[in-house]
Amino acid sequence: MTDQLSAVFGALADPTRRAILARLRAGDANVAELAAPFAMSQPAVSRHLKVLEAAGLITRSRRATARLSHLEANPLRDATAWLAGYREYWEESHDRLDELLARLQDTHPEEDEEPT
Amino acid sequence: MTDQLSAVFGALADPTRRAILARLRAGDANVAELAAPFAMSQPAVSRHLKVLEAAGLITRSRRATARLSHLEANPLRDATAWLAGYREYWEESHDRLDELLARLQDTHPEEDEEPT
DNA sequence: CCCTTCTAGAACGAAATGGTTATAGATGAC
DNA sequence: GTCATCTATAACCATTTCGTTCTAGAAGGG
Repeated sequence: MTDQLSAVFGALADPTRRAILARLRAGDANVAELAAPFAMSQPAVSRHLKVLEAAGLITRSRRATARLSHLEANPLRDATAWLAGYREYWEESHDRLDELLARLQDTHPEEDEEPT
Repeated sequence: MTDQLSAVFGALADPTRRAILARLRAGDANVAELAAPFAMSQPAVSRHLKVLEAAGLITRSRRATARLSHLEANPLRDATAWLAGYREYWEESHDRLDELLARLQDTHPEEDEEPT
């Protein structure tokens, strides 16, 4: 987890953290609000936020005693850019092949096989 | 790492595994070929391949004693689809808003304020 | 000030991760 | 069958990760 991309993908590898990001699309929120949906202690959520912050996926500010988390989606753009390098490997081939196979199945239903 | 998306993002969180995927764009390869670029033992690479396979990012076949790894990019499409849910948070807003603010500052430098 | 509110840190434990070396297993050649 | 080749597994270790509970710290309100 040395580079930025690894940190971003690593942050996204956790369902709780993805849910937190999803929540933040609705607007900034404090730790208590972010922790509410989860059967998890507050310190656990605080550490998830620390991971997201380290990956550059959120920034934080204070409002009174609360600390607001704010979504920073730019690293997600970087991740998307990386994934774009693989577009051709699922765009051209499978979907068209699947369509082709679907049409073949319509006419010859027996030709489908499940190779273990 | 219970669900599929977590497995995919988790697999992508490692630079070695991303490099392996990059290599596989050039064509199928056996373990020895995949291990060559890295200062790492063969079993270590075998386990990285196991992680990639578990995430659905590669499939494997035999050719004589060798096992060929084949890139399966479909999970990357799923990951891209997830990331697409955040597009508006970096595409529409920042760049255009920043440009707008820059132009406003040029003509009315005082109207900019930082709330809190 | 003191007290309440909200969040972070410390200390701990279980499990996962990423590497090692040594060895076993599968496959094809002879 | 025997041997060579290629890869996986086993056993081990260090580190990281993810959760816990308890406590400390920061910021305002009365």
